[in-house]
Amino acid sequence: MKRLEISHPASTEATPLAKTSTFVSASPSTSPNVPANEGVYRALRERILFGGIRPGAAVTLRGLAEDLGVSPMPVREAVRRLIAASALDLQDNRRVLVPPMTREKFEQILFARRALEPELAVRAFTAFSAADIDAIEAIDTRIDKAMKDGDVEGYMRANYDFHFAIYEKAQAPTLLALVESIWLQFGPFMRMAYGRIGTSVLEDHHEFAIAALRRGDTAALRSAIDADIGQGMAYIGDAVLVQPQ
Amino acid sequence: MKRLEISHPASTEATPLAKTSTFVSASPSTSPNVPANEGVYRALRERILFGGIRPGAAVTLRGLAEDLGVSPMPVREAVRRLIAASALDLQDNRRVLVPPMTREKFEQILFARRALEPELAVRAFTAFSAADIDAIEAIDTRIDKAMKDGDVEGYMRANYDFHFAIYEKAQAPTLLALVESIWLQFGPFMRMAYGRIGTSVLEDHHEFAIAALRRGDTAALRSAIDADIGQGMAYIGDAVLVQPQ
DNA sequence: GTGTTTATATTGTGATCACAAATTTCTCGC
DNA sequence: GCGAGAAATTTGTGATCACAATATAAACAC
Repeated sequence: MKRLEISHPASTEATPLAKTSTFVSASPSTSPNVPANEGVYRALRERILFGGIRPGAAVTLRGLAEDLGVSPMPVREAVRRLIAASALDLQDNRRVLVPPMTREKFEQILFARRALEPELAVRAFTAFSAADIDAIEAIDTRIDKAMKDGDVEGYMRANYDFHFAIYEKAQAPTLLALVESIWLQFGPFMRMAYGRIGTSVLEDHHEFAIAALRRGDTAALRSAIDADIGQGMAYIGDAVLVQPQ
Repeated sequence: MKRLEISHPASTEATPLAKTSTFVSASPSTSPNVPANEGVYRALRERILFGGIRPGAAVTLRGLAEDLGVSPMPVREAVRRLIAASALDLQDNRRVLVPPMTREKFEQILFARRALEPELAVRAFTAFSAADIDAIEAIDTRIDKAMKDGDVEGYMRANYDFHFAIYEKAQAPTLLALVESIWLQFGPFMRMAYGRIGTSVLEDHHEFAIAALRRGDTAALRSAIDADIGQGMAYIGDAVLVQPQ
């Protein structure tokens, strides 16, 4: 019956998810023609990206299968994909869990993000119409609202949407896949950083990015995204890497 | 009986593999304790990286299973992993194949390599002992020998070993995983570039890199790796992207 | 109580069967 | 000969069973 097990020392505090969670529990099938493993993959991916699975939490195939209302088979394939993307980790014990964050891993993620994401934003630049920029700004409004309402999951979703709405415009699926893999690796730790983000937002780099888009200033766009990454990751680092570990 | 099928227009020329190939066909089990899917993964990964599977070639689960002497089950998991790494592509037809190279993908790979690999080399820098550098130089000798002997597969293996012997010293598994995913995507196309590489080696950037390692010149190491990537990818680009496609 | 050993339950892995979709092959009409 | 259509084959996907390894629970000794 028990399917989530806490083994990570830093995640013992109560962080109830069922309260306001919008994660689908039954029938991950979005379309009739999409295979079950794909539906499971998307559901699992959402949980990882938006705080549905806590770091250190063990994931079992049968548990997830029962939880999602499918047989263990498609779960196996979905979990395999996420393991390959370093979103999940298969230990020697054969246990599957969300890998903990380390100082080294954190630093590598930060470097990779700064190496790839500003470039994606700049590449997307010419593809933006005025309406596209309005849509981006609407997403940014969602972020502010979620932050004001204390909606952690809503904040994470909107923040993801903001970045990837820009990146997807770059029409660079190969680079985008790398970035998505990276997001899956720090996604579970964003929740921990939310508290600090809400309290002190010194500079809204998202607005700087939107302004740069409107102005047509690629250099400013690049540095706005870079600064946003630096700030966001700093929050995560402060929240997660408090102990030398 | 037929398990390899050519559908890529640029790969219709005969490139026999069975002649001098060292790919294991039976019993991919390296150790008794390693799961079968892991053995299949490594075998398949080797084939992709070192020219064992031609671009556009369709891969079938049952065919590979028979080929490797295992049941289709572990093949499914191994193929899933490679699909997740963008090394293989699962089409809408449910066909699994080595995705073709496009001009856009090629350019993204080049950018990602230059963004990540020189950094890995620099990070590895301090970890090198004199003996380590000698080992790197020995690998470079293997490259020269393979090139002189016309040993395509040997060249590819040695070239891979050269780069990753350096990168692994960086102790940055998160970045290394990204780079490995990238290599899996252009690996199948290296074979096509071999001919040009053999004919005109203007500058040996590997030797520059080794010299930089000995000298302790990080900037020179970074630019040597960067130049090697640029040169190697240029060969691949010239060989693969001849037609506008 | 506490540490150690035994027994039970749970887990990932692999094999086999069934099925629908797609491909290939064969057949027939012209 | 040569396409068009039907039959047969092959494909990935999913479900179910079996098994060894691990982890959890229980029992026991002291």
